Amino acid sequence: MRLSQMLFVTLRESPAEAVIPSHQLLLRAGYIRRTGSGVYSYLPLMWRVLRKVSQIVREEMDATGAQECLLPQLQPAELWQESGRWDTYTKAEGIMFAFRDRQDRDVALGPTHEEVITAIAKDMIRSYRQLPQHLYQIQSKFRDEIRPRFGLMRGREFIMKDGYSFHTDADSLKATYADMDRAYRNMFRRCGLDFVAVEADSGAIGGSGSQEFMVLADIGEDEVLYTPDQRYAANVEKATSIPPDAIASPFTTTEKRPTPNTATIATLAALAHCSPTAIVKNVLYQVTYDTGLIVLILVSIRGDQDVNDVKLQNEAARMAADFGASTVLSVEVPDAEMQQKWAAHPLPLGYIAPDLGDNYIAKTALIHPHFVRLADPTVVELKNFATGANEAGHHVFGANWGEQFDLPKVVDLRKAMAGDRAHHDPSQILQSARGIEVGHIFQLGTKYSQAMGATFTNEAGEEMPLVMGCYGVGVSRLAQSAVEQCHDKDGIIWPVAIAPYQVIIVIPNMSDADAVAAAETLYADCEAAGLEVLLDDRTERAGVKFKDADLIGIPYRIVTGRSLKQGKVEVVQRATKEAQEIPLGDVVATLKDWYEAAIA
RNA sequence: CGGGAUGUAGCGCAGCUUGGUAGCGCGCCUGCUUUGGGAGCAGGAUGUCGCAGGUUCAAAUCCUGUCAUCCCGACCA
Repeated sequence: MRLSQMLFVTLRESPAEAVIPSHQLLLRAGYIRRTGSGVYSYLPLMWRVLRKVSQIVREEMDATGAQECLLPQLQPAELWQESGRWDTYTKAEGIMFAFRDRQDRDVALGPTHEEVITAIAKDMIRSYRQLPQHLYQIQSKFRDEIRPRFGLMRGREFIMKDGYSFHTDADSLKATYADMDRAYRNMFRRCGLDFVAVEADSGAIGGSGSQEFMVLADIGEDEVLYTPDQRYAANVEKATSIPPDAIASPFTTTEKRPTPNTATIATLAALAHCSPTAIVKNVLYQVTYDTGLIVLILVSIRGDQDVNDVKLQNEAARMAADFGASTVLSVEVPDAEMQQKWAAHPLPLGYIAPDLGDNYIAKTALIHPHFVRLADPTVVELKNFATGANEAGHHVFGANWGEQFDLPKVVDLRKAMAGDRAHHDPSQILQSARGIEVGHIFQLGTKYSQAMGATFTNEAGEEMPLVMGCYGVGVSRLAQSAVEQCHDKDGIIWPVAIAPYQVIIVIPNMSDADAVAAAETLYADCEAAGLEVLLDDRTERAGVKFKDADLIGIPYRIVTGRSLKQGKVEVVQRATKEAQEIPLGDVVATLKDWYEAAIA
C-alpha cells in the first residue's frame, strides 16, 4: 500500500477523550475513531490488525477440531426467556440492548450466544454418537456497559470470539476445556502478549470451573493475586488465602461499655487498645431477588478483613431457591434511602452485633422478615472478642460464640489480599497485579441445556442433558492490550505477528529520483516475497515520515537514503531502534528471515 | 444510577471573574525556498462558541433547562 493513496491521518496531540496510552496512540496513529460512547470505527490499519488476531485465533481453534460458524446478532426474546436470562439481562444487569420490532415482538442484540447455540444443539444433536461438538464464531457483540471506557478496552460494541462445546459427560468437557487452555495459551503467546492464566469466578454466565487469561498492565480493571512460585494465580473475586493470624484479645471480662465515636473498626481498635483481629465486624447487605423479594444478610467477619462481594453474591444465588426465587438481581450495602424502605426503626450503624434483632425489619410483603446471618471462617476461632452492642456509641467486649452470641452459618466470604499466605504453601505470600481480561474459559455444565431442554440419548437409551463448555476471547480488546503492553514515547510497537504491515519503506527525499527508484524496486520485491509492506511516498520531509513510522508501529523500516551510494539501505527495527546498513540485494531475504523468526 | 469535570475551527487550548466586532498553537490551502527526526518566509480559508429558553440596548461571557463526552464510584457500619 502506498501511503500517498491511503486514508492516513495522524495527530500530533492526543485527543482529550483518551487517557491511557493505548487509546491515545490508536487515535493519534489513525487506527480508530470514536463513533459514539463505547462505539468505535476500525479504520483500515486497525482492521488489518484485527484480522491478524482473528486469524491466529481461528488457526488455534481449528487445530483443536472446533468448527467456525456465524450466529445471528439479532435474537428473539423467547430464547432468553427459555434460559431464564431475559429478566437478568434486560432488568438486573441491564446489559442487553433490547427493543420491540414492528410486530411488537421483543428482540435483543446478542451480548453472548449461549441461548442461540443451545437451541441449535437441541435441534440438531440427538445421540451420543454425535458428541462431542464444538462450534465457534468471531463477530461483534453488543453490551450496554454501565461505563464504557478506554477505547476498545470496554466498548458497547466489540469483537469477540465465542465458542461453545457439547459433551456426553464431565470428563469429555474437561478434555475440551484442557484443549482450550492450551489453545488460548498458544493464541496469546503468538500475539506477543505477556499474560497469566488465573482462576476465576464464573459470574453471570454460570457454571463451575473457569479460568481467565489476563494481560498484565497497570490500567487493568481486574486485580490478580499470585504467588512468586507461579503455582497459584487467581482473580481477587475468586482468590482464597490464609488470613493473618489473629492477635489474642486483651479483654478478660465480658461487658458492655460506652465507646463514643467508634463507628469504624480503626477508631474502635484505637480506643479499646486492641488489634482489629480481636473485633467481629458485622456488615449488613441487602439482596434483591428476581421475585422482588428483599432479603437482608448480616455478615460477621474479622475486623481486619473485608467481605468479597462476588462470594457473597454467589452465596445469595445459592439461597435463591429457599426464597422461591431463581436469580439475584442485586447485592448492595443499603444506603439511608434503602434503609427507610424496610427498617422499622433506625439501625445502630457502626454498632451492630451479630444478633441484631429481626424487629428492626418492618413487616412488609416484599421484605423477608428475618436477617440471614452468615459468619466468615475468620471469626469462628475468636475468643473474648469485641463487637457491636446494637446501641449507638456502645460495644460489647470479651464476647464468645455460644455464650453471648450464637455462631451463624459459616461461609467463606472473605476477600483475599496481597500479603496473605497461600494455601498450597504458607511460605508463599500473595502478590497483587492489575490485569486486562482477554480470554475466559468456562465449564458450564448443564445449566443452559436443562433450562432449554437440550438433551441427547446416551448408550443406555436414556435421555440426558448436554454437558456444555464455553470459551471467549476479546479480539478487539486483545489488540488494544497489545498496544498498552508494547509502546514507547514515540508510538506503538506492534508484535510482529499482529502488525498491520511488517515493513514500511521510507523515501526521505521524494525529489531524489534514485531514492524513489530504489524504494519502488524494494516495494515490488517485498510484495513478491509475501511481505506486507507500506511505501511512504508522500511528499513530506524525512522527519515527518520517521515520526509517523514510529507512531504507527510497523516492525521494520527501510530507508532509501544516504547509503544508496554504497548500494545499501538503512533497515531499522521499531522495537529496539537498532539500525543497520544492508546491501540492496539482501534486504528482502533478511527481512523475510527476521519476520519468520519473529512469528515462529 | 451517584459524584466530579468538560463542551469555543479538523486536533490541543485561551477568552468567561468584570457582558461590548471570536483568538492562539498545530493541522489545512497557495507560492517560493528547504530536504535524514514533526522546516522557513509570505499570503489565505475554516466557527450557528453543544442545544433551547431567559435577562439585557448588547451574551462565548450572566440565569434556567437540556443534550453529549470524559473521569471516579457502585463497596464494609
